[in-house]
Amino acid sequence: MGRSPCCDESGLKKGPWTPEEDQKLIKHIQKHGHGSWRALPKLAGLNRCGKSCRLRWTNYLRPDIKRGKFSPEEEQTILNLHSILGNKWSAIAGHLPGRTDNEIKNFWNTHLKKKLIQMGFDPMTHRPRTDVFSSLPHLLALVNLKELIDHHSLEEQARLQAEAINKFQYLQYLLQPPTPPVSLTPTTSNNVVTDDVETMKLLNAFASIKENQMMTLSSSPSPSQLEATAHSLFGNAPVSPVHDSYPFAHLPELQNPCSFQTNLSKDHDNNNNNTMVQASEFAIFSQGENSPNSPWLPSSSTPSPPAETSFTNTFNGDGGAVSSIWPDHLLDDFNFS
DNA sequence: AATCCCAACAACCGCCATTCT
DNA sequence: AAGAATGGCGGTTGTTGGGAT
Repeated sequence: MGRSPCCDESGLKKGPWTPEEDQKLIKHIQKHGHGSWRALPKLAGLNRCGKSCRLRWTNYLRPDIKRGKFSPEEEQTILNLHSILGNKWSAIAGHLPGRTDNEIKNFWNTHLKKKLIQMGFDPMTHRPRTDVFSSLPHLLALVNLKELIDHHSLEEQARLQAEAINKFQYLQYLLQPPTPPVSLTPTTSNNVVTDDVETMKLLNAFASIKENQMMTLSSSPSPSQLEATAHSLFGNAPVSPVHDSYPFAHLPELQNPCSFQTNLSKDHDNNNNNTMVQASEFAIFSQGENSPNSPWLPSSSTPSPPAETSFTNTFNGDGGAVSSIWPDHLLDDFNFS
């Protein structure tokens, strides 16, 4: 089953359509319908391939096409549908009478995508950008530093570090929404279910890393060390739930994170008179039919830390945990396990 | 006035699924 | 059943026009 040869035929015109060509196409279709697109150009007296005619008709000449600026309502609809459907332009177009998939795709790429980025949202996940996974190689490097220094030559250290970072980049790739290459099925507990052997190996490695890290950090780092680590991992970005400024935070899909569970716990930091809040037991899950597009939906009970809050983090083998340091006076309203 | 840059969008390309023979 | 034809889809490129320098 080969590719359609229609556009490879030589001598056929390409590029922008002239008004004369448009008129020929319109008149022919009004009179005879389009029938077979392959046969149409000859019948209509056009030196174009059938595919080019079809695209011109469906994207531009069709009488029911609505042109002009997208209304705020249409913009909202596109944002909402994209957060659920992803780049399914034809499916999105099905909900916007008179708009074509091509038009919506162009509008997304030239307007909406930039708008979301400027507002600090990932245009693919529709979540605030935290870059947690992009920080993992750095985290791994920190975790393994002590062991490497203790047991290996400089050359060996470099080789092992590179190998470890490659593994994490692969893990990052595997877990990247919205089109993960492996099936991570939704869970209701803190287990990760996957058929992919390589993924399981990496997740097990993840678990052991967490243990190592806890040992590394058990000597109670100073606030300045903590802050430096947090800054290196997260910059100034808050790890927050659905943000108030998100343009479609009202979506029911984002209000009902069915596969996400969070336990809150806290530890007092006597050195800094702050409290470390840990949100743990969140599960890795895919965007199955009943799941929204974004895999890191928080529980509605997860408090959103103030923007100026600094972060450290821990990960466990069940998917992870995020800790943040809060001033005590902001914690009165929350329940902890 | 000429040139450059960039945003917008029309059109093309390649792949895939479905239908036809 | 198998291969070819066709239509549909999403990603990408090319063209154009307007603003900045």
